[in-house]
Amino acid sequence: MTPQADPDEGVLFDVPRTKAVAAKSTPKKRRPAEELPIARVVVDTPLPHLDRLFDYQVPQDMDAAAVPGCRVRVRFNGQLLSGFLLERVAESDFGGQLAYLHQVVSAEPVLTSEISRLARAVADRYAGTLSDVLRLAVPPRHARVEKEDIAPAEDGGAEVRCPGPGPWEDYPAGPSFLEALRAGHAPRAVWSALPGPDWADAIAVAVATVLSAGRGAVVVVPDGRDVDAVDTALGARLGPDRHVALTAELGPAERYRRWLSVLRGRARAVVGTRAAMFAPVADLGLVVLWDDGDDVHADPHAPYPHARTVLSMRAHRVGAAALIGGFTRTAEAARLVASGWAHPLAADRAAVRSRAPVVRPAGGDSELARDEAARSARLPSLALRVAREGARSGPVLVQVPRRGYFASLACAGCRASARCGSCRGPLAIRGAHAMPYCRWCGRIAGEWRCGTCGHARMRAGVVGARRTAEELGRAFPALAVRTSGRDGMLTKVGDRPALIVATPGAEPVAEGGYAAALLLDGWALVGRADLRASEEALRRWCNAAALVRPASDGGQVVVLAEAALPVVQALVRWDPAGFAERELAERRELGFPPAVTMASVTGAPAHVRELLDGIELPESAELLGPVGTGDDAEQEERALVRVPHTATFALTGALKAAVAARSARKGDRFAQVRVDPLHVV
DNA sequence: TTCTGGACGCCA
DNA sequence: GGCGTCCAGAAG
Repeated sequence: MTPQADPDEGVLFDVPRTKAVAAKSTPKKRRPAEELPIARVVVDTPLPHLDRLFDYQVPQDMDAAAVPGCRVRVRFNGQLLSGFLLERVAESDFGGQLAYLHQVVSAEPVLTSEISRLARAVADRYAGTLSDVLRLAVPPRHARVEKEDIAPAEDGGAEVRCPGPGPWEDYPAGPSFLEALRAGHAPRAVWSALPGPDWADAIAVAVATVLSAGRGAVVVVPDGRDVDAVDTALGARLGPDRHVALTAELGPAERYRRWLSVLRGRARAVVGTRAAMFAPVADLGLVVLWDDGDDVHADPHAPYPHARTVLSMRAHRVGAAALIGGFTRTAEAARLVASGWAHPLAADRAAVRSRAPVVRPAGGDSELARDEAARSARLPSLALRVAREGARSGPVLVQVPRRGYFASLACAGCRASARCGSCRGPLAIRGAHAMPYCRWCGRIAGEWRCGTCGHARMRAGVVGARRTAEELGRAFPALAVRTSGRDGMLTKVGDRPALIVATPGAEPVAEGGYAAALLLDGWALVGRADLRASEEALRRWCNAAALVRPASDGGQVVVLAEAALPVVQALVRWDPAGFAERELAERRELGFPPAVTMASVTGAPAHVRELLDGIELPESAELLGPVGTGDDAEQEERALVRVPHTATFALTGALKAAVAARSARKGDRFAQVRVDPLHVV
């Protein structure tokens, strides 16, 4: 204890620091609580080497409020920091002088022991810190809301009745999955949802079944529109007051209000976006993850936990059931099936055929090039025909891969991508009459000539929704054209003929289903330099195609991509599970995730090397790189480490130790570690 | 982030 | 020997 100690800490000192302080402070003698006087606190600091519990004394006057899980403020190295009190104990094994808690912020036990242990496990799994995970798991406090009483349920909290199988009747294993839920078991399934709008109700039925067995449920979906869909379905199956929807857009007060209603046991079911994976549902019986291939399920903040991983860890730890579903299947989900962790839950072929639209590939580049008439709209004749037919009976969806008014440019002669004359960066065009410019150095490309073939003309490559809408407006002058993208999203459209141009994930639902869908620029989606390019293309295509009427009602889909590609075949046959197995097999051969656990170390070359030197890698680890990431401006390098799954925690432990050793010294920017990086190429 | 203590270097 | 600077390590 220094002679400058704070009066909070009960130390008497004879020389006041300043007159002002002397006048204000009447240092009161504090006494520790009689029972369990030691509080073990996780302090909110981003420093990895401080990722452990610190002991404080509980002063007598905070004894009642200082309950496990409550928020506290503590003096830590001279600063006042927030933290959570994890437990009260009789003695500390710390040798030095303990400080007192500075304040118990409130007695609300916001960090339950289940969530605190889960957060610890997640931090370890991702080589991150507990306090980083807790920042995601526990929402910021809203004092006024916390003081409100929770209204009792309208129906007095009556039991939830066990529903019938509903949409699960279409799946041979569906009823037995529900029966296992009803019996309080913990079945785990990877679910291939039938195309169409029933998926949300299927989730609601599973949740209602678990609630009827007296346990709770957590449902995580990619975005607010999906939250609304499931929320509506849950309302229909559970009645009022049994569930809440948690999304980031609610605003802090309402968000905290709903979250508290979960913590306090008023709501037993939660649907939300990724942060809802930590919702403090008591006696959890089921976790559900919808469309697990969507990138938004990976949290963008350190340590970047992924909802699939967190929810499966959570289900495993508490003996809850798990339902991981979507219109497609990720390689990761395929691995959960292959390893025996989960069972596949799919409809038979006949049911798939009766629900899916007819899907036909149109050409790819060769047909596109020949199809002189359609070139202006970048549409081969099959696509034009299908769109015209479809537009006679209802809305037609047009999916374009990138957002905004934007096009990449390629040589009109040889299709090589158009490059900047001074820095070789990719050229793009933005705005209707703008000049092509370089996406790296920003120079306007005036006199351009192809570096490969000498051709002088460029053609537009992948373009965004608005430009496509303009082109289509010309091709279909009689039709209303609407767009839906991140900026200005449509939730649903009616059944009148119209062209709906949307980017992936922003496709509105059509009343009665779309008559047809065109999936544009497929060649560009599939050609991306990314390990998951094909899987991601199929996911986007299937998510759009699932909004189209069944074949029996005339639903048609045209995908502009090379018919021979396996990913296109998987769409045509509607066989995402088969495709996922194939992907997984391929990744096994390549030694890429999810067949192995991978971690990346990214940063300035010297930093990357320094960190790598400090890691005591497990024997089975393999180091790849470091190599430049292609971001020449940043001079950035990346190394990858891969290990078999059995060595995952050995790897993350070693990474954490190395990062902690560094952080003890350097406050400076340092190499960034990421476990399960989303894109490894 | 902030603080402290120990190591080391420079000068008298 | 004494003083000042720098850096590693700790943080209850």
